[in-house]
Amino acid sequence: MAFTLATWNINSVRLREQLVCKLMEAEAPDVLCLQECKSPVDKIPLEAFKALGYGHMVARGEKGYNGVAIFSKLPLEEAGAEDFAGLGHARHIAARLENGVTIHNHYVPAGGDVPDREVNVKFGQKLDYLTDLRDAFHANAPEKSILVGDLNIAPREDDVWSHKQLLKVVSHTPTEVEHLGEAQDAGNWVDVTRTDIPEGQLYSWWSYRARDWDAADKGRRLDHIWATKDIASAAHGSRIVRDARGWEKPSDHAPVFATFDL
DNA sequence: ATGGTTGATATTCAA
Repeated sequence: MAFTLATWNINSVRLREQLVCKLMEAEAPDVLCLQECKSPVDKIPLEAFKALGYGHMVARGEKGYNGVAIFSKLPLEEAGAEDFAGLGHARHIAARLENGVTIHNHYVPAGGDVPDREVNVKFGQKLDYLTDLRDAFHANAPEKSILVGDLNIAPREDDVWSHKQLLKVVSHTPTEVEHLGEAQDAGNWVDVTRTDIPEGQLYSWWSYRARDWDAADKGRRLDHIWATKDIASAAHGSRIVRDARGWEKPSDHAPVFATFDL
């Protein structure tokens, strides 16, 4: 059984309902994981997605902030939602497909502006989220699992437009990269996107503040697809649908795709 | 060094 999975920070699922539909129609992933839905679960616009064949949903939401959802053409059952770092935010939801694969959808805290937990509580919360993830993987080794989401960290030098200029910018600091790496190692996770596309600059986010995001191309790869080692070799066809960043009233993130032959 | 934009909600905060 092969299935295609996508992850997209949608930055308001209610405002961008039509863009979600456009991606569902144009690219037709079997499973679509969204972050920053910014909506209570009961206000997520389901009907249009159902009409396009996405009859299954699991989600966590809150009013105005955060929020994660998984829409699927394939049957899935909820497999838990955890409150990493104890923030009381809707930042994680898990679902299990009928083939036994578990999908974890994360929205890691952005971390504020100053990369110092002594003066910026949000940065500390981001590091704590990743430490909690690491400890959870040490306590309970994941198997047959996929982890996706807006991890708000671009780990590699070629995941940002300028490694040197971003070393002190939240999302690319050595401290964050180290924390992310520890979580990745603790769960035996493979970076599917970079295994598929090992060379070259690769971005999934471009700031709204650029005059011309496409021409400036000052992007970062904040959105990730990981898989545990036991299924990682089944992954192929990774890609980032950059076009979506140029759609009318876009999210500042582009969706990331991978296909699994399982 | 600074400011730039967007969304939800409220006239500010978070990203």
